Amino acid sequence: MLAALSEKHEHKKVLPELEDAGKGVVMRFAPNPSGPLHIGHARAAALNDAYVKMYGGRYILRIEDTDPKRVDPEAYDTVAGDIRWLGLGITETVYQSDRLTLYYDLCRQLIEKGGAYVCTCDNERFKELKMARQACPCRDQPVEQNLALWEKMLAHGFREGEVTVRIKTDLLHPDPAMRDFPAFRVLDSPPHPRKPGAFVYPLMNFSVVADDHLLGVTHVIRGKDHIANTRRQRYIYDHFGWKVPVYRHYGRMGIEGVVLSTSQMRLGIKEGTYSGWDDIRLGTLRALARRGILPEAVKNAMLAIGIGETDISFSWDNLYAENKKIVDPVANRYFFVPDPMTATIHGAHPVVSRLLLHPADEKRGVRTLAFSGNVLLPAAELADRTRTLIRLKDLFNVAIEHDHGRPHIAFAGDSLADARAAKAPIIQWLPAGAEVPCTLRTPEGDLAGVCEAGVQQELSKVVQFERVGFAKIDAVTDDGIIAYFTHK
RNA sequence: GCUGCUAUAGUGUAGACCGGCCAAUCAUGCGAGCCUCUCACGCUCGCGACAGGGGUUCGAAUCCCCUUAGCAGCACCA
Repeated sequence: MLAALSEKHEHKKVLPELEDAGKGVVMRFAPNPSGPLHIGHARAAALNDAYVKMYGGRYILRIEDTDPKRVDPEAYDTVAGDIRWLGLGITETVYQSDRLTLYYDLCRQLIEKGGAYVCTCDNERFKELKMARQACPCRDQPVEQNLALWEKMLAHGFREGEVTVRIKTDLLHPDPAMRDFPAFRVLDSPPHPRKPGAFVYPLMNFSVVADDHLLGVTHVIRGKDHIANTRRQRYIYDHFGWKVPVYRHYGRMGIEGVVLSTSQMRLGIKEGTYSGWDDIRLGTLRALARRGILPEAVKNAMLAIGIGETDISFSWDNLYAENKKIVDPVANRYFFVPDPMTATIHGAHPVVSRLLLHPADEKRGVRTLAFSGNVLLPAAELADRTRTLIRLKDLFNVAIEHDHGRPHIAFAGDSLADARAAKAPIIQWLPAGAEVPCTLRTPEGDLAGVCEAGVQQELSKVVQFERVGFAKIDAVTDDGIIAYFTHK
């Protein structure tokens, strides 16, 4: 019986098996340090993480910083922080910028094998030849000449744009993107933040293959925008005679109503449209964190999506549901009164109300609200003139009469049963004078209100404002509390 | 345009490789009710899909073809 019950809650989505994973796997998460991680990154990170946990093995964090133009020096720390927050089972970290000489050595080997050549053609000229499926003059240079040119390249004998190392592929390949794609280039500026002296850089397809092989990566899960790269990379594997990892390419994930492009976010922050990388209108992990979304929820949501090749649209509802499962049992409950109006309750005696911090766990204790005549109520609750009876939660019932504009509110008994029988709404309230100003920030704008003083003890935690929704307490100051709306 | 991939309810997902057990799974969402001093949680019931058209077959969500739609790539980015 108990087993049957718990089974029902363990409908854990199981990821499909990977080939050749029986003896464990080596996988990697390979972000480019250009800005903070967002939901899109979380999918790759969570999927790879889950497979490593499933089969056992190593999980490599590889910082792909081989394009100094796309490296934001601050992002090294940002990315590290985001990964810490996500709680990935990273076993080792490598920086590609530390491995340049490794790539140089492999490049020389590849040239010696005749698998690559140093091309000094004009870019436009090469492109024309490529589209016409024709070899450029450099392609047939003898190995010795290629090696000499490569040495010259490493000795800074070429300026930016004058030279590129190309992988020999198939000039007749129907996809022009496959034909003799580039592997190394010279960049004179900007200087690399971590390796200021560097000027010969590998392109992604080369460094990725080199590292996947060198680090022993067995399985690669990445977005299908890399399908063409996988095909290109296969040429390099073939030239070296290396074993190709198992690849899985998941579909594109569209995300409603959120900016994910790093450059757009950066621009928006610079122009003041967004307050920072954790502006709640952005899809960064830090924005989610600020709103009270927990990393486990993000990971669970990503695993539920899985590795399907179909393009999908990410739904916030599904993420919120995952988050609520985690947050509901732990979040303390408090009253938040939006748009408060003061009301005098006629005919009521002072009384102290004790409310549970959590309805399912009495041991967590109570909060006390001392009523002594005046309360603060959500103005919206009094707007409906047909409403004659309301129960103030854990206090008593009140009768409302709308005489001339201002409602007249009077004590109407303690009986909860009466309130239920009359289908009276049970609403949140605060004793006048005991309130703390509280601004609830939502993606749609700020909601001004007041909340219990106890909320001041919940800094950086997620609480539930009863009948309003979950919120992360972002700041507690003398001026009041700032909370971010998480979800209902 | 060229090269390739994909198509199950509002959203996500299982089933597809090995056709029948699928009048199609689970979650989420929505609706109704129960429970409950929250519009939360929990429980019950309900709504809702095999993109379209051909073909193969006794039988197709599952295999084949076409159409349509979406996506990716076609960078000296990752």
